[in-house]
Amino acid sequence: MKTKDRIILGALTLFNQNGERNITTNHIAAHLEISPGNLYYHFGNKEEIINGIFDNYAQELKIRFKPMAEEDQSNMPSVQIMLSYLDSIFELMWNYRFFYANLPDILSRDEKLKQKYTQAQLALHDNLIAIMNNFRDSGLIALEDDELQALTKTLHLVASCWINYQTAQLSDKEITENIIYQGMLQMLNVVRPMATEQGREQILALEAHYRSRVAASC
Amino acid sequence: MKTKDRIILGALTLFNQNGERNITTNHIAAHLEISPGNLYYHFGNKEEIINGIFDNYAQELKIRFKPMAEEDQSNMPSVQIMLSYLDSIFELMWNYRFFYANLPDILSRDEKLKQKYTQAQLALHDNLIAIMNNFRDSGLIALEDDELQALTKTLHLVASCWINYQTAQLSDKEITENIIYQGMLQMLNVVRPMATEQGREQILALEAHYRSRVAASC
Amino acid sequence: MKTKDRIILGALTLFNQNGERNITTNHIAAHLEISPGNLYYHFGNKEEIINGIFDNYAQELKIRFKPMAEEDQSNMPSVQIMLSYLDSIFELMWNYRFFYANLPDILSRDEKLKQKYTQAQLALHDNLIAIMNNFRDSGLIALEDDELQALTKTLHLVASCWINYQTAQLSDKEITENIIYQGMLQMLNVVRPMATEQGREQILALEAHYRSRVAASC
Amino acid sequence: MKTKDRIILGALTLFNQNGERNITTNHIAAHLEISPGNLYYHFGNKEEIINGIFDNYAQELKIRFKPMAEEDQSNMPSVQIMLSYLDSIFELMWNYRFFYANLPDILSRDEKLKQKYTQAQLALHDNLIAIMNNFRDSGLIALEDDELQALTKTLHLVASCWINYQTAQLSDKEITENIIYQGMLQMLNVVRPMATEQGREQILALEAHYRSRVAASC
DNA sequence: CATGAATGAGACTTCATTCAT
DNA sequence: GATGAATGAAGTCTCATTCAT
Repeated sequence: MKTKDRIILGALTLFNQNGERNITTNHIAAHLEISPGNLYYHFGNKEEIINGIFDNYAQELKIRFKPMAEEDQSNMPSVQIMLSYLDSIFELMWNYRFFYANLPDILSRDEKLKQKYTQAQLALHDNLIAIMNNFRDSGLIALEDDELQALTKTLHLVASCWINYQTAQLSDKEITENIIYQGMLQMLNVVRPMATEQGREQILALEAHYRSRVAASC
Repeated sequence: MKTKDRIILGALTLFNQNGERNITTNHIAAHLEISPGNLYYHFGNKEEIINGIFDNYAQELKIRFKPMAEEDQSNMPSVQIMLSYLDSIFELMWNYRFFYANLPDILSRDEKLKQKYTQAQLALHDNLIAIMNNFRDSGLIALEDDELQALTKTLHLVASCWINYQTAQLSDKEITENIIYQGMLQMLNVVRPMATEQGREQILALEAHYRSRVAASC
Repeated sequence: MKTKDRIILGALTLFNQNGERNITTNHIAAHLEISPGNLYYHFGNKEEIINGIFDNYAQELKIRFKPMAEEDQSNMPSVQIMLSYLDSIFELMWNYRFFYANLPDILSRDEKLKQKYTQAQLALHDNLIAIMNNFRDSGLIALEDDELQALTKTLHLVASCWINYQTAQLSDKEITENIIYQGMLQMLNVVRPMATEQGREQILALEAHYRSRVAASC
Repeated sequence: MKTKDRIILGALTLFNQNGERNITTNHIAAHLEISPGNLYYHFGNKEEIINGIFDNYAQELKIRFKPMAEEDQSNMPSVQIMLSYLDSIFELMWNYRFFYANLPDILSRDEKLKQKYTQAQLALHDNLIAIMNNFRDSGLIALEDDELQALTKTLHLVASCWINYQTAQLSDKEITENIIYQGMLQMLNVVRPMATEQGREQILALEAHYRSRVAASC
């Protein structure tokens, strides 16, 4: 792996573990066993490293939250589709959790990054709307257009904030993958009131699935 | 006003404006036109100032989210009660927004504060549940016990994270009181699917109220 | 007791326990439960407090190391006289140990104090010579004038430095009154080679006395 | 010379001249014309610099106070051997005088250093005993085992404390190499009563040597 | 590409001392 | 005599960043 990529991955690891504020560029270099000078050869400053991490994140976001092509959908039960989206959401949230933990700070320092972030969020929003439309078209949920907009926004917010929200409530030891399954259950709770009869069955199946995973990891 | 209180208020103002990370103890002292020594006469370190701010916040939280006594309730239409709670939520969120913007960072640095925070959240949670129970008893919403728990959690999360969530989406200029009215509308959206017919009417009334305020402030 | 004296005694206690460097004027005031302003009403600065302590010390030094009048001497066996001097030396050293622990520092900061110190030492030196002369005249020790000068100087040095010397060698717990008895034994060791037969007997008696005390305190 | 070593030497110089307490890390950096950041690149804190100085001192102590191998001894008159030890003692004391001037303070702040110091003193003590045994075996001094122990301790104490003791007695101008020759004379005074006839002659020769040096430097 | 010593602004904090009451 | 809030210079240390090799 190239040094530039190693820096991005090493920084991400340390940021997630210790918070961006507590990790200096020297920490990153030491962690990778390279010199600070070398780090600054690849990145002009700390901000650029964060930008590099964000670019990876945006790339993953783009790939994962593309509404499926029709032919693919028909090959897959709706519940599977929802499952894969939920998994994606929380996997990303977990892998880049340092970012959400300091979002206002990080974005306020870097106008360029803020613009990239906003753009990514707009694209994501469109994709989420399309995805929810698919679910409605499949008869899993039933609601008006403006209700669908609102639901999507709530879901996006729950997904974006879940780890932060839980981190604050729990002790350090409890912050594990477990809170991710609980986040998924919470999202299903948000959707359930809008579900059709058919949708409700599938949601209950998913709930059972995640509940067993929570139990298993205890 | 006593210097100690001036420090707490001045620090809160600066933290909200610029982020806690970007405000040094010297900034606070200069802002209040006192010497750094004087600041440290009243607070042993920066952490203690943050603790002082938090104590104010917890105090307000306690007072505002107490379920109303029955006699008070009967004198007030339910919609007014809900209005006052919504106002409280977002006023607090706005007044102490620096805190939520850096929650993981701030709590991870100070175990004592983390415990105070957790305790305050537990008390808040109990009060929120009691308040929602009142709404159910008043026939505004209809749902099972476990659904009520889930709804309360979603509402708490939306309230806690709204400003963060929006801050990230919007440009600096747009972060004004306006986003608060949008947050209230978003919370009403979360509640609406659970509303009874009677409840729905009242929610629509509130929505109209906030929508007019948003329009007015543009 | 007057506040001024309480300050001197309180400062002495804290200095001995923690070292002068680690005790601020605020510590002293807090220890005595008075205000810093009050402390500075009685003493213009920290240096003056140290001067006050020194004056007490010099006063005690003067009283204790006066050669006895002839009539008093004849009423007291020589061994008793030596015992009382040895006790005095180490009691002073112990009570003002902070002072000797930082002698160069303290004196270099305050020319006035340095002069007082030098003067006190000169007076002490004369008294010690006189005392040793008495012992020689009593037939306890036998030596030439220049040897007597050298012996006195060695004894003075051992007494002055003993606590410092031992403090450095031992762990904190071991620094107790015990090291004082050991210091007395060391001084007797210095004198013994010069003792007459009669003197040697008395020295052995004193050694036995201190050795039993060391044993007792273990 | 490497920067790390320059820092150690520069700090030692300044500490000896002004006392460790009065020399800040900024003073050291300014003295060497390097930035404070550079100083902290090489040493994590002021304590580590003091540790570095001590390590140099301990190293010299170890080398200089090794009892001579028999073959070396036979090639050298005893008086020369004693002369070289005395020179070593006072050269070290002089070169590291700041350390002894603040021993209790410095050691109480740094447990690790205290342990290193104690260990060095134990090794030194063993070497001193061996050296004194050699002198006894060479017929320079005559005494019992326990007397030899006591004598060694007195000599160690005189050597350790001499500069402190004299510093306090004299004005700043008088604190020069001169007091070192006086210290050597004082140590000879301590040994003389135990000397054999042969030893006494050699001691007198040494005394004459140092006395002429004292005279010369006035 | 890579090293690692070096920079310097500035963060947090301490503490002897002052002064209005 | 006494209070206690206030001062401000200065000390220790950090860290993003640079640059000669």
